[in-house]
Amino acid sequence: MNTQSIRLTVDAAVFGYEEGHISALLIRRKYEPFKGQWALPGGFVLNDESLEDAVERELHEETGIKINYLEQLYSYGNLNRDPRGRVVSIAYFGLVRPDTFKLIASTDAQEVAWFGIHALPSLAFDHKEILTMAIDRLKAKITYQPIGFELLDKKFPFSDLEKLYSTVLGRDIDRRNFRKKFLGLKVLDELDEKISKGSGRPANLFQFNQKRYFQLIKEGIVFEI
Amino acid sequence: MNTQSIRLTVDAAVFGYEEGHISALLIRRKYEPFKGQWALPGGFVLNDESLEDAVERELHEETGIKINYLEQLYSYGNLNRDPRGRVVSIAYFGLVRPDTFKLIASTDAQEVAWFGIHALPSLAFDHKEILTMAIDRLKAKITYQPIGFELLDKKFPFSDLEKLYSTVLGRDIDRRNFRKKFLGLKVLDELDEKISKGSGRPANLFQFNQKRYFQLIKEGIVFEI
DNA sequence: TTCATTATGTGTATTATTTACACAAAAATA
DNA sequence: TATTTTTGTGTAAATAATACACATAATGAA
Repeated sequence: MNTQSIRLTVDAAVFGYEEGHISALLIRRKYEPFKGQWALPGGFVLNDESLEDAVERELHEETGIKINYLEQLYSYGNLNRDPRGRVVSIAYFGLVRPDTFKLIASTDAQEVAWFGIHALPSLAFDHKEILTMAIDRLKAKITYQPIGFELLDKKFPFSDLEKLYSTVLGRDIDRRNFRKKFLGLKVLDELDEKISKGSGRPANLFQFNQKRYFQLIKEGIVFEI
Repeated sequence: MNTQSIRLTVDAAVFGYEEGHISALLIRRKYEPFKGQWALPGGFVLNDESLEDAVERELHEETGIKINYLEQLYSYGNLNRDPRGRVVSIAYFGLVRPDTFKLIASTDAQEVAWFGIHALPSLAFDHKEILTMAIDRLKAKITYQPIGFELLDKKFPFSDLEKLYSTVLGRDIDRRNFRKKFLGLKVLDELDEKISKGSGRPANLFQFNQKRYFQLIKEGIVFEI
């Protein structure tokens, strides 16, 4: 019965946000197959590590990043998705603040870089499909879970939050209504700090209050933008 | 590099609906480990079959069922989830009309049965966790995708639909508002047929119009109950 | 046959939510 | 000090969600 010879990998679709652009973290493969092509960070799962550990390890090895938001995305098992044979991949979805890490290509990666999601290179394996699914997940999830804060500084002006949402959702947002709605969720603390970038009126800084968010969830209140 | 010895299984959390009750399809294991215990149908993926094929094959082998709604649920990779060693399982979520199949236990199953989701036996492996996640998926998904029709007869009185929703969601539903809302979605065809079960006014039969549903989705109209 | 019972089918008024929309305030810059 | 830029704020109108009751068409019992 035990002639199974399927190998298992993990791949990570990691997104970052900066100045009105969502980027995906990609590596250029050092080895065959698809040597020299861009791909998602990832690799074979070791026998004695959990799937999450595997993703985090591969991400750190290949890109230098340590991620703090990671969730499972989907598993890909098409028969011919990998020229080396039968390889099933469990893909993860991650978020990170790009400015908090210096990218360092190593092990299987000969290069690492952020690519705007509207300017992606062609990708190895079925990674295009994975990335597309991850982008859909980001768009959908940001409306019903407070994952956007993983992409912003800890303290941020309200306009950053608004710009993030309009970037991810790909449409304009009514500034007044958005603010009203978000503040109505009661998960933001307004700080006694102001920030002034260039011209214009200085903005108040806000901070996501996770404790309060969990409390509201427990009370059955739903987060929805 | 290739000392990987992880094996891959698929498991299926399949639900059926009858007379105000949601049931899950379980098998009693014929072999070790967990011999004699109830578990989700499933088993090892063969080298030359896709993940979906594997689930459908295992389901048919062990229970006699051929499923028509199946989607991936989640992948489970905890180090100690299987006493045989490192086994990662990709779980699927399925829906079926219980009355359209006769259950036939075979291969790894010594018995097959439907269990009401509020009267589940203890389960092998981490199948309790998988089933819990699947129930959550069912509850969530029925509100934003028309999967409920997979559980009803092709032609059904409106009261069946209403009862299904109140069963799955676990709360009362206002009959008039529910009907108004659902008919407003324009995905039901009202037939020129009536059905009379026992006493009471005979009900008109309805039918889900999938073509129309896809058309509305394409137009960007959202299904939401 | 008629009276009681059971389930279906329907509309409106009230409340809550969403949307559309414009100008003053605080700073930088010319 | 006048202009430009960005932040901060309220209200009215439209839409959606909720609460709620009685007539209709059948069965079954008296």
